[in-house]
This record gives sequence, C-alpha cells and structure tokens, in this order.
Amino acid sequence: MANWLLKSEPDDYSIDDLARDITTPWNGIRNFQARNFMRDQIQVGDNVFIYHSSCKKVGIAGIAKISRAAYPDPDQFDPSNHYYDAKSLIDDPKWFVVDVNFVAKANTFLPLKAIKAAEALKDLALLKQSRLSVVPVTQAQWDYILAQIS
DNA sequence: GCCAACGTTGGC
DNA sequence: GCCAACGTTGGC
Repeated sequence: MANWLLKSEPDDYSIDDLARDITTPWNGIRNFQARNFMRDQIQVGDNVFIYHSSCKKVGIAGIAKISRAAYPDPDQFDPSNHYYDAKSLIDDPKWFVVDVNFVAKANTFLPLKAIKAAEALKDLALLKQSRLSVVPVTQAQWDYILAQIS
C-alpha cells in the first residue's frame, strides 16, 4: 500500500468536482515519469492527496483513494480529443489512467506555503520535482499532512 | 500575464 | 548520444 499526491488544476477538475462525481478516471497525464508511476506502481486501495495547482489557492485540497489500477487512456486513440496521440497503438498504448474515488475534502486546506515551511515535508517529492503531476508520498509525510488537514 | 524551470523533440 | 530549440508547467 502506497501514498500519492495527484495534481489537478481546479478550474479544470477540483476536489469539489470529485466530491460530486465520487469517482473519476485520472486522465490527461502526458508525462513519462508520471505515467510510469501510474502504470507500474499505483495499486487499488492506495491513498491519494488531491493537490490544486495553477490557481489562486495552491495546495492540498482533499483525500482520495485509487479504485482501479492502470488501464489505457481511451483519449489517446480519439483523433477529436485534445489528448489524442497519433503515435500510440491500440495494442501498445503509451498512456494510462487510474480511477480515483473521493474520500474527503480537507477540513483545513493546506497551502503550498505551509508545505514549504514544514520541516517534516522538506523531502516531499512535490517540492523536489515541481513539474511532476503524480508524486509519491512517504508514510511519515502522509501522516503529517493528514494531521494538518483533518 | 510573466518568467523560470524543466521535459521533449529533432537535427546532427 | 548530445544539445539547442521549443513547448509546457506552475508559482507569483
């Protein structure tokens, strides 16, 4: 069982959208490192923090859980889709999605500023690789953040 | 909207 | 396989 942090732009898809939908395919990941985490490591039951990026309130907004492990992202085969990838083959797909289930909204939103200021989170992968949209979270980091937002 | 960081592409 | 050019991300 592992823990992850998934980024989303709330204007595009927010924790409130997930609360409404209950479950959603985490689509549109087009970065190899993020893809590899999803395809090779993320398992059903893994814990997820939902992080809002590129917006007014940047930070951790809620909690989710993986409800389905990696399967090919259908968008990559649809020429009319924004995420269409002509180089991806049906029997050798390049891009994957996992399904995510809503667990809870953060009672207390944890802003990036507070994440950066926390000694316990100084090694958080989010801070080391600021452009990666799927990052692992250690158990100690998970517990610390959970306590902050609960 | 700006700009720095950084991932990807493509020519050599 | 290197590296410059280019495109995208993401915080401010």
